[in-house]
Amino acid sequence: MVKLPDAFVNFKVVINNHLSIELLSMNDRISENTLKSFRAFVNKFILTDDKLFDTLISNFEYKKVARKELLLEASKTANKIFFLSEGFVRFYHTKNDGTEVTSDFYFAPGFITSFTSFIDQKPSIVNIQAMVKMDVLFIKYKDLMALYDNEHKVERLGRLLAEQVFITSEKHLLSFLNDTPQDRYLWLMKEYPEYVKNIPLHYLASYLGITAESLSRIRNRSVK
Amino acid sequence: MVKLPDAFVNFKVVINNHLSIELLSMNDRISENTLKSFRAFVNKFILTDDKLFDTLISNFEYKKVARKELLLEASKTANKIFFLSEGFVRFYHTKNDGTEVTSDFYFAPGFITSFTSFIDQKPSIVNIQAMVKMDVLFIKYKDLMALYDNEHKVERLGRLLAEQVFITSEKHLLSFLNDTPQDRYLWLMKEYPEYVKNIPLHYLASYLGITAESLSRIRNRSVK
DNA sequence: TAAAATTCTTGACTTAAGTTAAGAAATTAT
DNA sequence: ATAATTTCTTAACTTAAGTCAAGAATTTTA
Repeated sequence: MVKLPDAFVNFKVVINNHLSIELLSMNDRISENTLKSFRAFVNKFILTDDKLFDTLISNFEYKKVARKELLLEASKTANKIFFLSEGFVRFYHTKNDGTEVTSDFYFAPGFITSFTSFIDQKPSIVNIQAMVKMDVLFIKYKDLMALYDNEHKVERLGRLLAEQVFITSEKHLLSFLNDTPQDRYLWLMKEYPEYVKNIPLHYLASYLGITAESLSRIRNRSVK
Repeated sequence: MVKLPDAFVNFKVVINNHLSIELLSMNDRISENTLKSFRAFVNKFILTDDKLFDTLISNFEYKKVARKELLLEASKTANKIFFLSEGFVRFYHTKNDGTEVTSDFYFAPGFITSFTSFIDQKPSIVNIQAMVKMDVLFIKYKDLMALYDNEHKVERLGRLLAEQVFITSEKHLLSFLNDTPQDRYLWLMKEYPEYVKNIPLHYLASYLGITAESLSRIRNRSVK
């Protein structure tokens, strides 16, 4: 196994010199798959020619993340947006009474951060935790703002991503207004069976807004 | 009282010919206050010179809306974004079991539509109902898309608004994960006392995710 | 202003989820 | 491989909210 640095700081330069993605992946610093996944994801929202894609990717850095590692810690301001090409993350925070609440899961591929913290550049309520070992790309706040200023298409990407993040949030919200905890669990099972299997029940429970004991009972009720 | 047409279709032309806001308001077609409120609101997000503001406003139309009138009907695709300079609206939909759920309230000033319908141009789940008589401005989907293409700053406005709408939605969502219905009611009372007074209890109840009977009891518990 | 419609409250009872506690099962770390 | 930790289940009991129903209060409308 090749030992890798936490972040490959020369990444920007390499891309700007138009060395190929293939060369980068040969260096084993960032996988070809990660870059392909990134480009494919971005291209779902905006059309990028090679020049724009180079400009975009050259603002990203690369990082290896261990299972359970925090991508963002509560009380710190989110100054990065991460791109997940694989794996998934958990959002959680601590309530006044000390109990921990899992508020969200985000699955690859996608851009993730605490948008509420990132957008207004104020301390985050939530922690973001890697649920599995993963490689991520990330861009810093000030670099993204500069891209927004200089590249209309990247601003569009930002708009489209914000819109989609909103739609996801609204769906989650509506599940609380429309469905019982039991309904929400059954829906989750049907929609994301692979994940439900791999997520500890007490995380799922608090995501559904109930206790682990209640979810355990719901699960047993459903079996019969 | 002056009789007004439902929508003043010549509005675009007047603005494009650089006739003044004052003239418009003298015609009693759209109030000076509405336009001022619109410009002030937009300027919280982007800096508009007169040229850009004219371009922007010339794409909007004006409409008088009666209390209880629907700005958007469920099953139809939202093809407009409205600007509310006054008043507030209610979002509601009907569940499979026939019960009506109030999912949201939006208060002026602000841009409102069913973003989930508008963004992906698919049929809306929700109805949007005016809670009071009001004047609104609105822009059509295709006109906004054209503005996004031609005016980077308007695209930025779109991004910033989508971001803020997301933040609002996330707050609402977190209130379900963090707080009891009673907590949520007390918070609402503290934050928006004026509105709580004017919104029928059964609307508030379903917004909080509980029945009207439960909210009535919560309210009486709180008094003691 | 009187009738109609809507909004709000209260009571009796049911139900689903919370709480506390204990221990079993499974996974992770040494 | 074993100990430590985490995850999951079950039981007994409590509590908050749901349901159904009836009627009072308020607002709207004709």
